[in-house]
Amino acid sequence: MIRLRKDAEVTLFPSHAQKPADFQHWLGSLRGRFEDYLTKQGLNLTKQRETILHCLTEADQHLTAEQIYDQVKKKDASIGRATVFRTIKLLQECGLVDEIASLRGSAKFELKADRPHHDHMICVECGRILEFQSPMMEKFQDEAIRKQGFTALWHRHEIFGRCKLCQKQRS
Amino acid sequence: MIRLRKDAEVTLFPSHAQKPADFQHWLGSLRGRFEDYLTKQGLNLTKQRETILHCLTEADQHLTAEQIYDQVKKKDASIGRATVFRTIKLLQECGLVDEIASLRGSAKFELKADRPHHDHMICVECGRILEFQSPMMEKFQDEAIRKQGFTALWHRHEIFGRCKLCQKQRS
DNA sequence: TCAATAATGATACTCAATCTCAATTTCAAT
DNA sequence: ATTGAAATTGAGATTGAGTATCATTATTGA
Ligand SMILES: [Mn+2]
Ligand SMILES: [Mn+2]
Ligand SMILES: [Zn+2]
Ligand SMILES: [Zn+2]
Repeated sequence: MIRLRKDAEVTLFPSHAQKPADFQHWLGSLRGRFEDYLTKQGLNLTKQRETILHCLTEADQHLTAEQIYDQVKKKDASIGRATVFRTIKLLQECGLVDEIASLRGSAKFELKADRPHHDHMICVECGRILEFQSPMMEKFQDEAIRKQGFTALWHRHEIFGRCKLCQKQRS
Repeated sequence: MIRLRKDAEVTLFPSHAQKPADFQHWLGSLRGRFEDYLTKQGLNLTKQRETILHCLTEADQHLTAEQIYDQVKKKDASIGRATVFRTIKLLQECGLVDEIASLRGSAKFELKADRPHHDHMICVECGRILEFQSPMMEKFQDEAIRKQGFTALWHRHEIFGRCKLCQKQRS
């Protein structure tokens, strides 16, 4: 028998925007983690890769690769699209970036870094992405995985619908 | 306080294959539901649309649009690809078909019809899709939705990893 | 230094899905 | 049955995100 308090279960994340107080130190530690991963793979932390990571740390929302590319170009116009895609993939591999499926079209990305795991509600009207977290949901998910004898690598739980604001505008 | 039995929580679906005993009657009822929806939209149930629905009822697994198209061509080689895509979309709109994201490449579809809602584990090795259901997971999901003031239209919960069989082959 | 390897950017390409459009079919009202 | 409007179709063009290619440049470590 599992007992649980209903109200302690679900956490909403206020926003994606709040940055660590010591931004420079944070950025440095992320750069270090990226470099460690790259070194382990026999790769180098180039200035292009640094720039792309830097842009992601400055983002205050989930961005498409194209949006990331736009930001990157502001810092260094010579960086190519292919490098942005390649670097996003590397950042995903080393666990610094997560992918969120958008409704259609291009995928969106967010800096995972040290943020706790969470899932997403996606407004089909305005594209706004809301974040939530429910440890109990994860618990039952683990139970399903265990029962199935599956080995989970990652998961996506995305709820599509209309956000509070878009509902108001409708009524 | 919510109380629940741990073992009663997660249901695995044995397979996608079991068909209703009275297949013809079932097919007829689905055709009726499709026709009702189409009529309501001022559209017609054409022989092409019927053929595509028929192929979906015969499928015993999740299929890509291209795979559905291949099946359709066996029944009527004159049917075009565009019509298959268009019809799948109509079937989704009227709730008879669900889309499952595959790892990469094309989406997969399954006949929803009267099957209970369930989510999916997707093997990144062999592409096998396993189905599971957890009412409690849905309950906490609803709680998150309520707290956020969101109106959910649909959701996708997909777990990527390695299935039991592919793990064996590895070891 | 210098050969081996990694990385880059431009661009060509892939592939699923959608769009266009002329031709055909269906519908409903006569 | 006739007929004009609307729906439907299939072929092929187009889109668009993401990837592959490749010649050039940068980095590495012996
Ligand atoms: Mn997020
Ligand atoms: Mn399924
Ligand atoms: Zn919204
Ligand atoms: Zn497998």
